[in-house]
Amino acid sequence: MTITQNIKVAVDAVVFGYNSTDGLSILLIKRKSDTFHGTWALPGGLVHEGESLEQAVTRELNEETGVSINYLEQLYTFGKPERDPRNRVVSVAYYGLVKPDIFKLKAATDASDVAWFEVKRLPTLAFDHNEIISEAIKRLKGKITYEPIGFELLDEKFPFSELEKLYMTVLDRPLDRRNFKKKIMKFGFLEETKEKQNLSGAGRPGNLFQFNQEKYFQLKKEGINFEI
Amino acid sequence: MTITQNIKVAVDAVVFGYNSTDGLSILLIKRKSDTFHGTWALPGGLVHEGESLEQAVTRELNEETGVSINYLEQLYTFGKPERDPRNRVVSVAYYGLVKPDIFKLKAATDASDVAWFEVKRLPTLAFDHNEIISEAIKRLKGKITYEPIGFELLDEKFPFSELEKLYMTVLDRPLDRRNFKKKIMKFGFLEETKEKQNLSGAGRPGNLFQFNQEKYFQLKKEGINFEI
DNA sequence: ACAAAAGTGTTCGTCATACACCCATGT
DNA sequence: ACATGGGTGTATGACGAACACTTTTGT
Repeated sequence: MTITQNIKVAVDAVVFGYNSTDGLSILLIKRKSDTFHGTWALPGGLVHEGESLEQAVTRELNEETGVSINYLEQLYTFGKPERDPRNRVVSVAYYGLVKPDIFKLKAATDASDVAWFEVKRLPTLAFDHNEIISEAIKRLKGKITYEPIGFELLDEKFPFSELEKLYMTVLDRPLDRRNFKKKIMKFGFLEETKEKQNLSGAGRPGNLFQFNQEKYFQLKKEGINFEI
Repeated sequence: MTITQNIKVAVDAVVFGYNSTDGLSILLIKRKSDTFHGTWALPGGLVHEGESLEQAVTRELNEETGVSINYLEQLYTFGKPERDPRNRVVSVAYYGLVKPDIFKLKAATDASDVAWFEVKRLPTLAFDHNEIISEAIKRLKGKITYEPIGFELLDEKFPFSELEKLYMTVLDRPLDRRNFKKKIMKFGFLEETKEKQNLSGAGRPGNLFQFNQEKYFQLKKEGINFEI
């Protein structure tokens, strides 16, 4: 008995961007095809025959949003039979992080069909995309506490308070400034530069810090264990 | 432009069993079809049109091994274009845990096409199944340290030393008996029964313990955080 | 009596937590 | 001068790590 299976394979991407004024945001597109026409949805689409899943995600992101991703990781595969009303589609979801300069596309491209939405103010999305996003947020929260991926959402160099605010935003709880700094600096992969933040409004400008990835890999090999 | 995609969707299962003499083992089947004929492989197969991914896994496990699973969780989706030499197959891998009484099928069914292999002594498998297994082991190691899923590999009631040995086997490092017990008991979801282990050879028989799942859920809701 | 496994408490060091004042800059 | 955010140290408590002897059973 040969089973003729007719299931489509798609990928979807939950792309996170961050800045300290808008908090954590997600990249969405407005659908043009019949099903869920005009509804906001995650960027994504069917996988092509010859490409890997990762290639499919980056291609779709490029085609649909023009955004190039910085950190990408597989999230979960969603496969309920009825998740797509047209026909059976199994979707492999990924989540990704982009740096602030890419996130700034916020107002740039004509925002009629691609836009960033703050995590706190998401619209109702097509398919099961709201569910996918809530899984992605859960995963990001977890991951950020035991792998230093927070840096992937910040500029090369950033004032320490940015990192702190990022963690508080993502984890959605207050963190003591001094204890947080002590903990992070103790690991040894965050370097203090001699540059200062160029002043934005009031307050004392902070020193800029940068993440040393090589040092982190080295420390990780030696058996560091990062945890917030 | 319509894309006519012809990718198959399969599921594969890494089923773990445990006992203190053989350690951690995985359930494998010997392939009967042409490709990789006679090679050991993970149980699994194509997803049917109307069923969910989880249903597909449990169905395949039932058909191919007769084993009914106790704890099941999605692991990762493997989708490299060349991972199946025949045609493109994207496989959603799951991992599962079974209780010792099911694990005992070891010698039971005529072991010519279904068998348990100790994790330390795995053969070379079909497709990318060795890779899938090594991901599963990595995941199990991680998961067992922050969720009490170890109990899913033990009988309802077990002597404390079994739990201890299980953790040492999975984590592949020694654990101090007293510290481990203190830590586990402090959580409050492990109950000491008044029964004693029925003697197996020499040594003082230990008391039997049982995991109280309801209590665990309750504690989890209150914000416990389990960690070894 | 001996071998094998179970049971049990204390000490020490490290790390998490809580907490408040001064400094540099813009307005 | 004042408002805003940056920078920093100490004291206390909790928890993880290290560690050895006694008890119960089978042989």
